[in-house]
Formats: sequence, C-alpha cells, structure tokens
Amino acid sequence: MTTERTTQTALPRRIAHLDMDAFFASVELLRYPQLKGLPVVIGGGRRRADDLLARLRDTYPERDWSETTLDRIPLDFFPRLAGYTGRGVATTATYAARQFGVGSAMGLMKAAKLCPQAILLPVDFDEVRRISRLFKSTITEIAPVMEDRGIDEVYIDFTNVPGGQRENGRALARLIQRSIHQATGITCSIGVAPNKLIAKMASEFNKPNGISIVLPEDLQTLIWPLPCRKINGVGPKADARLQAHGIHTIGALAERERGWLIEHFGKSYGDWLHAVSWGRDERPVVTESEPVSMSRETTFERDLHAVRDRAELGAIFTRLCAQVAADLRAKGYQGKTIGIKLRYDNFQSVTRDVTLPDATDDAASIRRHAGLCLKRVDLTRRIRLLGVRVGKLVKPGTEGAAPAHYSGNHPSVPRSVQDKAHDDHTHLLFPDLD
DNA sequence: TCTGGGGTCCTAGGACCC
DNA sequence: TCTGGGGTCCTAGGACCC
Repeated sequence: MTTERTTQTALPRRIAHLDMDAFFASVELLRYPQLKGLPVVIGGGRRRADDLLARLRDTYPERDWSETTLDRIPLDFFPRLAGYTGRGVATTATYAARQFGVGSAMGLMKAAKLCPQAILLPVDFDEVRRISRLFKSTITEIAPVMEDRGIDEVYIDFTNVPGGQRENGRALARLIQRSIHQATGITCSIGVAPNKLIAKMASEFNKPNGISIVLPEDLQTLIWPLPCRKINGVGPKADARLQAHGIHTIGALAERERGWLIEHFGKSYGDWLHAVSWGRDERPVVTESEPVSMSRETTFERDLHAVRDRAELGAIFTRLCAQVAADLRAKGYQGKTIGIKLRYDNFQSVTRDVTLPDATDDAASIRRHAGLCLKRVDLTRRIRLLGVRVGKLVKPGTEGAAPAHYSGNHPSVPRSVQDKAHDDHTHLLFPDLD
C-alpha cells in the first residue's frame, strides 16, 4: 500500500461516484416507452413484467392482440395502483408520481391513497440485473478500477486512467456517461472529487444526467452547507442525535472539537464524524471482495402463528433453506454459521445463530440447524417475517490452503482431536506449565 | 393503511486460552 | 489462592446502505 503510493505518480486523486438515474423506473420505461411522463410506481408485485402481455391475452381473448408488442400495450390495460392490497413497498417512482408525494420505500397502500391513478409495475429483476452488468462492463472497458456498490452504483478511480485528469476528471466522466447511454439507453449522474465520500455527495448535485466536479478548495462552499444526513454513513438515528445538539449542517459538525464528538458519539464514530466533516476520507476503490453471508427472507401476506399456521410456516421455512443452499452452490460457497431471523407483528426483530465445526451448503443440514435456532425464540407471538442466513463463508477447495505450520481450528479436524493437538502445541511452547 | 429484501460493519458481553 | 491482562471466538442486536 505505502510503497504503491510512494512509487506511483503524484497525480491528484480523482475518484468518481456514478449512479444510474431512477434505475428501476428507467429500465421499465425502455420496455414501455408509452409510460413516459406518466405517474408510475415500481414495486410490490411478484409477477414478472414480461408476463403482462400474456396475461392480457388470457384476460381479453376476444381482443386482437396480434399487432400488440410490449412497447405498444394500450395505456388502459396497465394495472393501476388503486385497490392494491398487500405489504409491498415502492422500489421507486417516476417523477410524475413523486409529485403526488409518492417516494421509494413507501408502503404501496399509502402510495395508492396519494396517487391511485398511478400505474403499478412489478420489478423485473432479471432485466435490471442484465442492464446493471451492461453498464458496469461499459465502465471497466474505459476505466478498469471500479468498485461495485450495488445494482445501480459504482465508484471509479480516474487517477491513473489516460485522460482521467483532463478538466479535473470531467472529460472522462463525459465519455463514460455517453458510452453508458449508448449501451443501455439510460442516463447516469457522476461526481468527481478527491475521495469517495465527497464524490458520493457530488454525484447528487446535478441529477439527472449531470456531472459535478468538487475540488478540495470547494469544501466550505459546496459541502459545509449540506445537511449531515447527506453524509454516507449518517443515517436517521445519528442525524437525530446531531440535530438534538443543534448540529444541522456538515459545517456545524466541522465546528465541533474532535474531543467533543468522541465524548458524545464514541471513539470510533466520533473520530470518523470529525474526519468526514473536514472532507477527509482515504478509503481506496476496492475492485474485488468476498461475500460474508448469504440470506433469504420473506414477509408473509398476513402475520402467522407458530402453532396455528404450523404447516404454512414449515413450508416457507423449508423453502427459504433450500433457496439459501441453492444460492451458496450457485456461487460456490459453503458456510459455518447458520442463523434465523424473525420479525414479530410489532416489528421487533430477533436473530439466533449457531456456528458449526464444518461448513455446509446442504439444504437439509441448514434446515436442521436453523430449526434448532428457531426453538430458542419466543414462538407464542405472531410473526410477520422469517429469514434464514448462512455466514462465515468459505470457498471449498481454497480453505485447505492454510500454511503447513498452521495448527489452529481446521474444519476437517474433529473438535476433540483439535483440542488435543492444541494442548500438545502449548506443551511445547510452555514446557514448565505443569 | 404502517414499514421489502439483501447485504456490511460495529459494539458489547461472555467463554476460553495463555 | 488471588489477581490481571491480552487475545480470539461466538452470539445478539442495531445502524446503515442500496
């Protein structure tokens, strides 16, 4: 790390944050251009967008659908938000729907009240993932140092890319923006700054289809006036605590002594708050990472009871375990920690987990151990969500790659033998112990 | 009319070891 | 027998992000 930094050129750091504009809605509009400008809410449904036309054929067999394609379905035939029942939330909403107060993460029942005429479309995850891969590969062909931050966001290190320094990064940002639009038909917004923290804020400055450059000397004018909530890492809880101290902007945060922040927010978080308020962030752009856990969870249509809805709950539980096992195998992982998550009707969540001596990707084994975890929680209360999680992941085949002198807890060695070997080892290190 | 699903990271206490 | 300090692992909960 250190050597890398000293041997590299002394070019100023140019970190870009890119996110796709209204990504889920934009993907839907590619398929249904006739919805442009109309209030559309995405989310809630379990049905694939592809199925819409097939459903219309079934529902209205008397009508001639021969000339109708997905992009030419008459507006009348799209499902409306009015009358929606269920527990879905809006993944996103078009600008026309936002004008009615509908926002992402809002319950669809509430959204239906605000804008009943809005068209409701289910998320087409396959298509969203396909376009996600497409825009990311478009980026890496131009600038290879890219960090994946989710379905519609990335960081890119422009610093050493040819042309990455031109116009403080604006030229390369323009090229990437144009290339993504050509490849996907969707626009994006890009912020370029000396680090990830500022770049993330900058990408929001000029939405949609915007580019913003923030230089170190812009800290006071562009960053300090922003509310603390704009900092990636300050959520609703921390923001409320800051507000209670009269700290409403990043500038106000920067006025506080580091010691005061540590006193009120703890060593780690207080220290971090102080650093970010002064625009300091040294985190590198990380191009590869290993997953830590995989999970599946579901919220029921109605709250279930462990005894009264035993059969239904059992079937869902088995399905979740099978799905996690399938996910593990698909990605080539096994895990040692099996856990469950419950959400009660009052929204309180509890988790239980257990760590096994050996990693597994077997559905029956996961189901067995998760079942034991389930016995450790209160099952007399009504449940709205059930989840299954596998953590402490290892890639089978690479886990045996420990060095020869390694004598720690190896998964393939039974516990009793492990302990014995360990005792022998300590005997050598501390011969005078007994 | 409450509030999805899939993640990461941090904290804190207790067990256990040296 | 008492005291103590450092370290790791496990577990539960919670904040936060996309």
